[in-house]
Amino acid sequence: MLTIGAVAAQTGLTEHTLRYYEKIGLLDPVPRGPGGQRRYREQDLRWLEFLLRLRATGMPLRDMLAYAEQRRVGNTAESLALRRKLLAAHADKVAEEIAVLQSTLQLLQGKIDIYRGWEASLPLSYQLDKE
Amino acid sequence: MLTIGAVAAQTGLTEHTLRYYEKIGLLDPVPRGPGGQRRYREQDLRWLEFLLRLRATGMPLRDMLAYAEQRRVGNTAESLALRRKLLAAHADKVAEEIAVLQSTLQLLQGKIDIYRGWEASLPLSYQLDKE
DNA sequence: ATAAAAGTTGGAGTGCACTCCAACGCAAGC
DNA sequence: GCTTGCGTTGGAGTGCACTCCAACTTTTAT
Repeated sequence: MLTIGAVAAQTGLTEHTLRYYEKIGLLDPVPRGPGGQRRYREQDLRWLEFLLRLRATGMPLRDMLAYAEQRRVGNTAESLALRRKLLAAHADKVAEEIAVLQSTLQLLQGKIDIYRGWEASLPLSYQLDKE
Repeated sequence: MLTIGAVAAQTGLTEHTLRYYEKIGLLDPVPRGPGGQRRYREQDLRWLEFLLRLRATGMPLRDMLAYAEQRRVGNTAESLALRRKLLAAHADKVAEEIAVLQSTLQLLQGKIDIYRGWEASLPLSYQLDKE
């Protein structure tokens, strides 16, 4: 049973953000101890860590919210199919994004090498073509 | 010599954004035709396309601006070294981001397969563990 | 018992990257 | 030569995802 501070430390989120995620419905209401303070369970932490991976791969909160809402619906055939589709759509976007990053990484490495060349041979001869 | 509309169509940016990029200094002031309308040159387009690849890989405008400002400085040894470092730092981030995306893509594919399994065998048996 | 640290709420504020608006000026096609 | 639409400016507004504030309560450490 973790306090909000402990969860913040473990996940790298701020306490503000944890409360915010709960407020908007990304997290189910976290159980409270005496005095009304949040006590996070293992399962809350696991769910949060999954959300963070969605976030790290660029999924907007809006989409995470749609997934969270389906989780609350329960395991009906429709809900399971919908959740699978949400994840599959995101997986496609991630794959596409990987391709974009890889091609640009190559471009960058090419440019970096050109800079290295310019810096090695004196740059005087290149005043004209400033790419 | 392209009009702002033509450049917008080619790059996918809006005309608003093109003016905005010029206003903040990402683009050098674009030459104007009679009447003050922008006429983009080939070099403006090439620079813009490079910026778009930086943007597509998550570089903030602030950093693109730093690079653009160094380009204006000219090809001094210091400026070339600085620009190379800016690109190298970004390349590192991109490589890191690719790693994150790839590991999460695997996770997603695993989860998608689990959903497929649930949907195939009737989901009744899984009411307890709603991951 | 008390002081310091950690937690609570609703609501306002922030930074980024656009995005749109009003009011107007030029340009290309018929 | 007139209309239709493309272009101009400064400045205000938007959506996202936090982030902070004020005023307060609860918990923990000494």
